[in-house]
Amino acid sequence: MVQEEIIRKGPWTEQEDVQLVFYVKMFGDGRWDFLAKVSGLKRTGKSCRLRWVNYLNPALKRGKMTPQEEHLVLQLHSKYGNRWSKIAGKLPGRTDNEIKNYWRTHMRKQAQDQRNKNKASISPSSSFSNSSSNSSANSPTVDSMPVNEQNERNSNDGLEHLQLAAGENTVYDHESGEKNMMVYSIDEIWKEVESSEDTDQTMNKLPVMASPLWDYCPDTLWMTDYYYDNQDISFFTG
DNA sequence: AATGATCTCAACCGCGATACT
DNA sequence: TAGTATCGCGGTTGAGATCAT
Repeated sequence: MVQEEIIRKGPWTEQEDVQLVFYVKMFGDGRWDFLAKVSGLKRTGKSCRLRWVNYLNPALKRGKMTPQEEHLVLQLHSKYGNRWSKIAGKLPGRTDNEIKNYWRTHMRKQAQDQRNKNKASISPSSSFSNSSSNSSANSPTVDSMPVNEQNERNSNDGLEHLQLAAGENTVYDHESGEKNMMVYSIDEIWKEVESSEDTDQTMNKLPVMASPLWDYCPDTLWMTDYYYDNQDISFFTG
């Protein structure tokens, strides 16, 4: 292809965020390539998806991992290895990227410390790769630890156990379709959005976008002055 | 206060899987 | 069935923030 569109990279601007949120609201969070095109954003669909999934999605929980979540991550990593999306699926409001980052910084260090401790107390001659002992949860190896298939087999009760560890109603299982979330579910949010759209929030009336979706994330872009003050909303109305 | 080291996290890349034509 | 487009995942990078000296 000779025609070379200028694809923007790097950090997203507030305007881009607003734009993306709006178009996701309009068309749903799928068909990212389509969204990228119709929105006029000079981003790839992939980039749009990432931005939404990791940052803009109102269902995201922000802030530090709780000790329960931390524990759960540790447990799940010992079970699933680096299958971050799978792990994220058990932690509502957390993204695979977030968990991955978190693991790399906190847990890996922790795991390393744990190993050092073990080394100190156990004879160093024992093979480090021999992790078939039950210690996997306590001393996960550094990145790329293979999935512990044995754990997998014993895992039926494992999940329940982990759910308890994470605290009540904070874990749901995609596979079983079970949802017990403390956070706003995305369905609820979209329901709210839809109902507000049913009234008369059309593209032409965009400045009244202050639906519960926006209220839900008061600390993010939708409450910024930019949104209300900036008159350049031509991208909304065409 | 200046500077270097370390940490954090948003974003990109490559690749495999899946859907569509 | 083959080719192409799109999506989603895991790994990696790099800029900014924070901490230690």
